[in-house]
Amino acid sequence: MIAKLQMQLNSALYLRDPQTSDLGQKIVKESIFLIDKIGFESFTFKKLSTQIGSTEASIYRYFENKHRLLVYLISWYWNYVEYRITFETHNISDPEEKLRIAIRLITNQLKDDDSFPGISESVLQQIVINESDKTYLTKNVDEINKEGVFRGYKSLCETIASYMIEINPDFEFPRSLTSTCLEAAHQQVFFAAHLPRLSDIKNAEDVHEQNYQYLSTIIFNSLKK
Amino acid sequence: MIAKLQMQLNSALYLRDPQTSDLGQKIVKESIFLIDKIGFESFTFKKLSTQIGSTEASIYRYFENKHRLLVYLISWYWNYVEYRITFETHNISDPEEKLRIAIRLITNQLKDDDSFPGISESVLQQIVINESDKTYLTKNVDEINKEGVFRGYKSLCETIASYMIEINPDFEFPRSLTSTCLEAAHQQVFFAAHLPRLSDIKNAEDVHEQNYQYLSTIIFNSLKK
DNA sequence: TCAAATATAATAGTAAAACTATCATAACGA
DNA sequence: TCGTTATGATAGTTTTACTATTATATTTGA
Repeated sequence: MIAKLQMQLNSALYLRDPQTSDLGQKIVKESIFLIDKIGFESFTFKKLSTQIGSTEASIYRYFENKHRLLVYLISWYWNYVEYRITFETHNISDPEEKLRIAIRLITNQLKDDDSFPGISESVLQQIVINESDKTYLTKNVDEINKEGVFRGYKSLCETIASYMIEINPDFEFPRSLTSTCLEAAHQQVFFAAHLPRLSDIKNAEDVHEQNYQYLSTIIFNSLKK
Repeated sequence: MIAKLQMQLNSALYLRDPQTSDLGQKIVKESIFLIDKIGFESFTFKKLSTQIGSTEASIYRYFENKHRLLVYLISWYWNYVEYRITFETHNISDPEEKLRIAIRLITNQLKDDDSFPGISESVLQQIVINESDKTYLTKNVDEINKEGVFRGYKSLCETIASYMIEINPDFEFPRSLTSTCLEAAHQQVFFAAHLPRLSDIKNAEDVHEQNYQYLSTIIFNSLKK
């Protein structure tokens, strides 16, 4: 890697930008591991502070509460996915090919690399699978939505939906189909692992490849004229 | 209504069957209103007990904790939907028609009737929209799944998937498509209301009709041979 | 019908969660 | 070096999520 990358995130996502300090980066890095390990419900700032040798009060200076921290992490993830889609579809004009690349990227198993030091992409992806819906399934969704914390997810949805519209301008549900598939992309992995009767994806085989096949099938069939 | 109906639910869903006592029925009835009003996160047995003029300890005799109560309510809902599908598809042999009826029923706005006294179906449906995913998005999902608490949802999924298989035996993803659509059925209503850029469904118009059109489109297109 | 079983209520108590506040000190930047 | 800012240390509050005990009311069944 020649350039170190940094994600540009909406400032409504934090009280203090965690990317600008040592403690902030530690909070983000270790929260990913801790949430993955014990689950979001059991996760507390107290436990996190012990983990990183700091204090609760210090963490509260970065994030209003643990829910906001989760929203930050999930938002980081969707930003990352969109960044990769933009990168991989660069110079490609065929909308079908762009859509295939996007489906590949939203179903792909992430591997850790060092382009974003301090973030374990693979563990973060696990958090997306297990916890991401909790970012918006909350009583104050309208309030935090006004602040723009879901902008990254919406933008990704818009991008993918635009490929669908290019393929078939008459298709009536590009955004719905995109959000349904973005959700299904992690839902099906969850079901395969925990509630296998809700899915045809077999945990024993290559989950991500099957997921790609599944989503491609329903997307391209739905888009047929 | 000639007969009073009672839902037959898995006994793993409760410590003591709430349908067998006055207090139990009050717990179920009032919890629906309270969860809808303040959201599951803010909901506590303390608040519920105040509401119904009882005590925390008494409620704990019916449900291990508030999560189990939520699982009970959501399970009741899916059982109800499957009961209605079974009823409405009775004597119909055409799988396409059965599937259409099922899609209609999972996207339909429920109205309160008195066939199940003490349950407000319409408010319960709101809870499904806002909270149902929290039943399984929990660290102990495998543990509670072993007890069979998700049997109702799986059974519904199986039923609808079987219609798909009848229509096209070669379709590879009947269960996945069903679970994706069952989830999308409430997800899209949520998005229309709170995150409209993630959906093509317009909150100003008939949300349920649009949802039916959307799901029909992707399901029947996916099933085409 | 009376005794026994069972359900509910009343009360109390605990550990942890989810914060908020204050003050001292360390580091950093102009 | 002086002032600002970040962090740490400490303490305190309210609420949540329980558990335990005892008293009283109600049901049931012998």
